[in-house]
Amino acid sequence: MSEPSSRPRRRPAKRDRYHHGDLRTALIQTAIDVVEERGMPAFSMAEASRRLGVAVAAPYRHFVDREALLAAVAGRAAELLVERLDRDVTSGSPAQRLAAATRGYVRFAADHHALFQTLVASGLNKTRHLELHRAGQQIGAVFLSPAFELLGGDHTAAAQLTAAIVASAHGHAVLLLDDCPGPDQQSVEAAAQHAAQATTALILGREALLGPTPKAMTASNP
Amino acid sequence: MSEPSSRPRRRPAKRDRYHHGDLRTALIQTAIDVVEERGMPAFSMAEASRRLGVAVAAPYRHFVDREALLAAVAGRAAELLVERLDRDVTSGSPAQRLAAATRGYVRFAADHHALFQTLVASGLNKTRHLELHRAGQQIGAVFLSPAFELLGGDHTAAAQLTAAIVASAHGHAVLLLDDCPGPDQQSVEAAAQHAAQATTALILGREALLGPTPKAMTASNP
DNA sequence: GTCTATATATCGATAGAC
DNA sequence: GTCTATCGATATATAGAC
Repeated sequence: MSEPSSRPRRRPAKRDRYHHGDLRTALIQTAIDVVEERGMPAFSMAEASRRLGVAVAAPYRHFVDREALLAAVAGRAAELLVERLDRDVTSGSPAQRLAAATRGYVRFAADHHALFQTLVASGLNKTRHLELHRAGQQIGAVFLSPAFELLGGDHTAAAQLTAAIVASAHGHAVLLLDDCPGPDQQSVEAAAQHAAQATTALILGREALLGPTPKAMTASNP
Repeated sequence: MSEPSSRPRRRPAKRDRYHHGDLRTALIQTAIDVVEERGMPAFSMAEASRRLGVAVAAPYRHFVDREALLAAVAGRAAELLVERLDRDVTSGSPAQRLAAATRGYVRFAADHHALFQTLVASGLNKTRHLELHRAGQQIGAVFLSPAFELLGGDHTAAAQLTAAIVASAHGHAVLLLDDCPGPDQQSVEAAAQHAAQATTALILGREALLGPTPKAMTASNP
């Protein structure tokens, strides 16, 4: 606070800045890094800029505000999760595929726990950024397809079973992360296995899921 | 910045400040209010002080830092949740009590969603504040007792079933809150009902939970 | 046990030059 | 498309008076 006026440049050895057009992509990746390291609430535009060596104003050319960048991160997380699930759910009986998807879900949450947190617990989703709503549906679809096959084409029952399985898988994942932010490979595998077993149990006991016991429809489903 | 020296007091009509000894309690309640209104990440010591009309330094007499106060909030949340579950799980068959506990769990999450969030997703738990670890066990105990009874005293099986049910209930609760931060009564009841049905399904299909299929122990359990 | 005052830090976001 | 510079808010936490 009183430098006369000489000394035109501040930063040392930074003559080549960031003038290529990939700042947008780089911002998303850097945001992922920051979120993975310090958690989503601690992410800031300022820190992202700092890490990339750009001015704090630069990101605002690509994202209208902090939330927009986080939404992009969540979108990327959804892509990765769906990829992962699709990879894990290639073959086997419908029940086996549902169990495999459950395992994949829990493993993804553990392997990318901050990304996962951004995807599901951003607190600022679904409404403002509909892209995330669609992402949620895509994830559900991975479970829905085998459930549909398992239940011989009953849309309603498949939707109910899917909802229960996804909720269970999600619960296992969240509790795993909540208990230990950095779970070791062994506890991850144990949790994934438990979640898969719960999925199988839900399939076995699926008749309890049918119908919220409304007035009509007393006894007609097999 | 340049008031001469007269005018000894600033704040109008605040002659009686907060000199009773309940600031600690008041802080916890105010923190709950703030968290309920704006979410846990947005909570700050400064705002709590402001709402209580005390200086920003005052809270630090009672809580070493922000995290300590939030931990107290989480502890209170756990108390409330256990009370709620105990109230909901008084009578009925073991299976009915497990379903009732599940419903209570989801309803509590919806009715006190920010408190619930503080309890389970504070991100800074379990390790630094062991009180919260105990709280988690108390919550599990509400489910464990009927499960134990249901399974005729099999500790291991009861623990496995409890874990699956709690995870499922938790997943239903979290997904409900994530989809709609302010869910209406109807969707809360629907979610609670679905969660209870999932619990029943897990009970029905509980044989799938037994044993992570280790080498030994091939076929001996009923 | 609470206050005043302050040090220190960081953030989001914008204006305007280049 | 990026930079410089900055405004305005808000935060945590401490020191020392009362």
